[in-house]
Amino acid sequence: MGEEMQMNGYEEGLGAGDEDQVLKWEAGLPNADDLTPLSQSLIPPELALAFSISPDPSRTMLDVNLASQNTLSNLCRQSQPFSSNHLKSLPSFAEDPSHDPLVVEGDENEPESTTNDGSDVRKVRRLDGAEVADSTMQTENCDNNNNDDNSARTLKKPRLVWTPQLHKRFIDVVAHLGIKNSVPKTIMQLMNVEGLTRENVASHLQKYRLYLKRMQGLSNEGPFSSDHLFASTPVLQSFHESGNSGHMPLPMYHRPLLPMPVLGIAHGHGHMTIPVGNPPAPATHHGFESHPYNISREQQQDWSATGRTASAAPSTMICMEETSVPAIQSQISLFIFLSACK
DNA sequence: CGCCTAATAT
DNA sequence: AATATTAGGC
Repeated sequence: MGEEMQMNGYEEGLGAGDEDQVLKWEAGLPNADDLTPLSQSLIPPELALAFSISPDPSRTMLDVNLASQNTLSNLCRQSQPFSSNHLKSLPSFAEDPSHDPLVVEGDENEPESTTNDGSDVRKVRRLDGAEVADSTMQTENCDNNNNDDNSARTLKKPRLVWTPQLHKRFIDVVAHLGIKNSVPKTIMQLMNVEGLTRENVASHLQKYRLYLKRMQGLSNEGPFSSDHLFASTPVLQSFHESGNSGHMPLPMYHRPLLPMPVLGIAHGHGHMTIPVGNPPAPATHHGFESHPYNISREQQQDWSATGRTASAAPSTMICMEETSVPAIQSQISLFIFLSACK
């Protein structure tokens, strides 16, 4: 190890040797199966919010992914300056002028993040440009990368890409809140993703609702109700009789299994979109562990050990304790969905 | 006002 | 199709 790290002559030009290196490199990469399980979530959103746990610049695999992505798709231009990840913790506006305008200028969502003491609720979010820019604006960038460097201040933020990870987080939060209590602002806060704006969430939520609606329609009129499993959960009713005002604040949607596409993490056309946003901040506690976006499978397994000494119980159970039932359902739904996708 | 949602635009 | 932006209504 270490030998490959020093591929320097690289910029000299592309040669046969490079190809080999690339292949080798690729071989060493985890395959889709390994990458997929990038889940985290569970519990923390609420706690995080409650405790004002703020996001911190933790990043790891994400950057790796990002970097690899850049490497791969970067044939037509220089790589993104994702080195700027560090500054994410500042609300400021001009940390990184290069592609920062997105800062939160247009985002006044949190005017009151305020200045109380100046050190807590930094919902401060901003997307990393790089994250989104890459997969979404790629084409454009390639074509004309000349107009953006000078008009930096008027730059528009790149479109948010709802990566499977992001979507999962979204789903988890919605599950916690219950579809009924899920409104953009709240979701956004619980998701706790830097750079995510209320508008982003609102838009996605709208889409998600449409999706649910479709689902609902289908499940009702479909040949036969195939998912009693979920239907039997305490969830359904809330959906059905919305009249039940103010009772269990934990309503929830019932199985979102169909293709709200975003979940198609799997391998598709070797396209691999894992740009993920900036992970929220977890803040690992003793008994609890919040998982940032970037946890790998190993880490995931870890938690059962970490979260508590009970080793056998399903992670879900452990985390849930009494935190929220919906969370489990969310997990299950996701699982089912993923299975179904195959 | 701020936020939410539906409609519309890109 | 996926997101963003706008328009209206609380």
